[in-house]
Amino acid sequence: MALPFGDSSRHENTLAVIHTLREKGSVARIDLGALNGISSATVTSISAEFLQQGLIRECPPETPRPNGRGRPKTLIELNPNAACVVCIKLSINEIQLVVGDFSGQVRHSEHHAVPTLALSANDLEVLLEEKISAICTQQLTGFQRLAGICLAVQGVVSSQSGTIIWSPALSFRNAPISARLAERFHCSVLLENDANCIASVLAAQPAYADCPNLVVIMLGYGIGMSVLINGVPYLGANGSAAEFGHSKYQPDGALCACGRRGCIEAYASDYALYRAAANHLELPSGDSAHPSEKQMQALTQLALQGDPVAQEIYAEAGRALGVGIANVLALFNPDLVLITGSGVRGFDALQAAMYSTLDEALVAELKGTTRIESCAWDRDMTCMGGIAMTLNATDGETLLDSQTVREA
Amino acid sequence: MALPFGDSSRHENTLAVIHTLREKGSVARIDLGALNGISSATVTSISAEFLQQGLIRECPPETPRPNGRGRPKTLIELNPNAACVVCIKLSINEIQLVVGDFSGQVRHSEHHAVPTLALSANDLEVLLEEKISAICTQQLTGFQRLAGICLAVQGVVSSQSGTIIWSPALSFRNAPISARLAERFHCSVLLENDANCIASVLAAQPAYADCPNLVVIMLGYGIGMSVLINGVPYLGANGSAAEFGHSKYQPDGALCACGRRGCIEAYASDYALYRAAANHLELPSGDSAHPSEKQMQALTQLALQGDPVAQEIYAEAGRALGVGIANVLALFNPDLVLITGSGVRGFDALQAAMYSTLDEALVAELKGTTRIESCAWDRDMTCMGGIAMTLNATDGETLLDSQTVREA
DNA sequence: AATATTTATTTTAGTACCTAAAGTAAATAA
DNA sequence: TTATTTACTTTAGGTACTAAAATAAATATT
Repeated sequence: MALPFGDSSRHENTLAVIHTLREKGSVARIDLGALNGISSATVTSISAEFLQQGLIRECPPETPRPNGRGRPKTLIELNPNAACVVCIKLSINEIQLVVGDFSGQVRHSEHHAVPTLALSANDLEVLLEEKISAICTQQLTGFQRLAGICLAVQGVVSSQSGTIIWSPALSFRNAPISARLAERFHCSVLLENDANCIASVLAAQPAYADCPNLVVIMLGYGIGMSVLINGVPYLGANGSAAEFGHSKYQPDGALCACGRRGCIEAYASDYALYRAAANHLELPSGDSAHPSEKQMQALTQLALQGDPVAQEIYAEAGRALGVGIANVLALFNPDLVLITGSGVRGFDALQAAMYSTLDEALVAELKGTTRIESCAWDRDMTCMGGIAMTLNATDGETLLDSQTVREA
Repeated sequence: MALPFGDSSRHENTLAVIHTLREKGSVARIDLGALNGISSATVTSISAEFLQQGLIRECPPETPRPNGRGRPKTLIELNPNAACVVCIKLSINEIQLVVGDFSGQVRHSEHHAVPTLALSANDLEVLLEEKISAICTQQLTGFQRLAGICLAVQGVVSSQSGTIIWSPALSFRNAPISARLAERFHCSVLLENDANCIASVLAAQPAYADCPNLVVIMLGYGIGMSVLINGVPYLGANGSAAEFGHSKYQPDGALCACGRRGCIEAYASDYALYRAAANHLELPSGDSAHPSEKQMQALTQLALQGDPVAQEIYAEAGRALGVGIANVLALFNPDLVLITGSGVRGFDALQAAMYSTLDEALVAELKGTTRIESCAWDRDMTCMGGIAMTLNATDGETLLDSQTVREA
């Protein structure tokens, strides 16, 4: 008469304790109880199990002792080596591989130049298997298990089916990639949109803790967006929600990389800005369809130094963004819009036009209710987010796994 | 050593059983178990409690018996008189009051012509209290309790704070209405946007059961929208999400009732259609700022009969809607977009332009992934939705109440 | 008509897991 | 050395679940 998995309240409490430990670092049992609304007796029981499974460890007592009387707290923390995840970021002509430990810390990071647009679907699979294999033998010794692999891809992906539907980095479509990797490496494989990864990292920052509904706009070669509703990325019916870059600014306007006209991306992305400037200004040479960071910085400099043509190009980008953000506010009414991505380098040059357009386009009721901020860009953010998401998604498995391992 | 409310799993199961009964009508215990993933032993225990509290009743055995051997099922159903809710729909110059029973059926409905725009906030409160009081004494005898009151308002409301922020039916703003009514009638008061009510009804229909992400667009004097994410209305940071009607079609375009230019509403709402037609066509006379149903029907007829001016007016409305829906698809990527409201009378006249604009504006990936349908309009739908939402919201209280009543 | 079979519901017995309270541990303050 | 304070663990009691057994109520078979 044993019930196979109880009524899940233990399972929930167990996961809650792990999440709290990952978020806070090291916490005493009594505080874990208070933070999660359970009694410290229950925390004792849960943490005893974890200790036996090697998922957590007790911290050595602090010296000097914290002031105050009474028995000092025994802090417990996740055992970073209990599990690890590998996150692969796939972008145009580059892949990045990052290893994160069970506590969420980055342990290893490497970049590889890869002609992604020249790869076939099979090439990509072989390449990823190869790179992940190398990481496994070189970097993953000392970890109890590989909890999961995360693929963070720019473009449209279906997390559910594990299929890359379309990516600007790839010349093929509809590649079911997760299943093959999962089989090869015997672990969960998460396929995520890169903007969702970044949004998850940002949402976890204390400064934005009170913003459950958060929109992150990523400026760069393309324009991406992620919407977090109650802290979780919103994926539409097909996992391709939030195609902000291809919402309309001007019907029949500038040509977009997607083949249609008037998309916001056709005004505010790197390639759009550079295209608009190329005929009028002298800029560093290079591939004008894929402007380099150096080329973009030069263009931004011109605008900030007062060049009227460059200024107008950024102003138009700002207006396009303003209209797009006004639509987002009207539809989502989030607590906070964060603008980030490599394109924030030009934020100062476009923000005046963006804010005034926004102000014009907004209903009075919506004015001032949403914080709109830019946010410094860090190329490692994507993988940090991927690691956090993958750990969260796989904690259940890690738990189950440790239980069966101990039983055997 | 009693724990005050258990670990909520009983509470959850209890609510699940009530919801299933409300949805399905009458169900046997064994099926209630299967539908909710609990054992029939648990259903026995829960239903015994309900019977004692008078919340459900056993149906008389069916005659003739359903074929098949074995002990016949004893169906149980909600006791419709266990509770009731009153839903008030507030629209321009009219209020509707509807009484629904515990099973969700409408028991009574009445309409009153009221000069809503002439009311002060206090007038409105007095009026509502009066009307509800009358309903209570005339219609609510025989019910064990009044579970709640629902106010379904066109416009922007804050459900959380119970405040009407803005409504086209009212000439005042920011009226905290829920608290006063709750105090007066000693029950929960839900304040809801009318589009959310309608979306809830539609989402509950079996035809749309497989569409957890659903967008409902309401055409009428104004244009409203409701977004259901995983079946629940999405409210942004301030509860004023989904201002679809005021997202932009043409920057610097036609003047909108909100005072700005180029909103979709300024092209596709009743007043916009009528305004565009008034100078060119002969139409029934009346208040041209608030065209009547008769006036609108005449205009629609002209377009459908091939009048070129009327056709072009509807085509432009279709294009505006098409652009707006394209944006909604790009941002939300829902499973289904339903177009309803009194304005669907003109759907046939605008749909060709709408679909072709949509097709032009959409990324290839999004084409054909979302069903877009129109849906016949019924003026009672709003209140039916309000009743359903209010019952769902108050089941917990009803439960608690019945427990304490029995204990006493 | 009696018995077997089938299906639904209820009862019983056993388990998981929670909490409050009591007990123990480990520190500081008096 | 003793009292006090705070943290953690153990104990005892309780809720609520499930599987299995028992019971109930029908039809099918002999």
